Amino acid sequence: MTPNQGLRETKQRTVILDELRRAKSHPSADELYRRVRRRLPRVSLGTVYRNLDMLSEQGVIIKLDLGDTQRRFDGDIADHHHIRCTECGCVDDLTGQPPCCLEEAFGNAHGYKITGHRLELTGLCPKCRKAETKRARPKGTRAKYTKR
Amino acid sequence: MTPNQGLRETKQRTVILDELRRAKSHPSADELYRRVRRRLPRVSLGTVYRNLDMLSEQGVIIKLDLGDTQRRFDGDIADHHHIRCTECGCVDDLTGQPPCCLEEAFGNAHGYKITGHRLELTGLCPKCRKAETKRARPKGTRAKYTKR
DNA sequence: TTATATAATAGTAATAGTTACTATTCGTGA
DNA sequence: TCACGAATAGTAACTATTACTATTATATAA
Repeated sequence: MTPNQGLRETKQRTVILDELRRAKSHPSADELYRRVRRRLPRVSLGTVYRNLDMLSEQGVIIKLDLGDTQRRFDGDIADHHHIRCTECGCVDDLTGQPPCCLEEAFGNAHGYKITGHRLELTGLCPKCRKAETKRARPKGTRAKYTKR
Repeated sequence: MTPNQGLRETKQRTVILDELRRAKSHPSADELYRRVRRRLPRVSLGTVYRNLDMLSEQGVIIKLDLGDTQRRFDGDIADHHHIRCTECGCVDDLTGQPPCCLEEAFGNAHGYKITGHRLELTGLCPKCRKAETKRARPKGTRAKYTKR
């Protein structure tokens, strides 16, 4: 049997991990695929997906399930949270102190054994904030499908 | 022009909203589709999706983007959070007090205009907790792809 | 070093969830 | 009741992801 849980060191895996770690944008698999392809033109998208899966399984990277249609990945596994722009979808790290003891705050909720948490803020990024000129929905017209 | 932002009151929309509100399970579109079909056998899945979109757009319901492959919906729009079982995927409400002022805690993060937040705990639900017998991964073998 | 076993790969096909399209139906205000 | 057009059923298309398969290449042992 091989060491590293049977994980071999391949050029593809090395480059994928390296590109993810140097990316600041919490890239999706496809974005990362395009970056990796600049260094390994014959790499396959499936390889990127498979390695991202394996690496996050090992705890070497983090799979982000933010509200977007496509999943994102983070090479930084230090405990931190994210803020996502609802307009353009970009994601940034939140560097401020994480709200203390989130998990404990809810106690032993409903008999669950709590193993983790995910906190995400949403908002408008600086760029989209400037472009914010439209938007001003009419209120008070929710007669039939009310908020109960 | 019609009131309610041009929204008409159809049997389909009424039943969809009603079934969502009486469901406790934060159903996916497909689960809700099956429930609705018991009352409206000829309803279309597309109709369910379209109405869930429109209703969440109006703020009448909430679209949940939890980490699963499929999106879930919540008929309860009161401010609350969720806990999801990493084993079976079920979702429950967290009834405890929400951690105070999450959004303020991060200040004006990176020039973002904060508009909302999402907090989700993950864990093992009571059922899966009992069935928890396996699982005990080997540690200390992360030589090549380290956590940095 | 060379041989061997098998993990990983490239390329492609398949899947799942969701969205888009279109002719038809039906709710609404006049 | 009428006419307009929003909403629907049914279906096709789309997108992100996963699965499949023959081939390649990495790590261990001879």
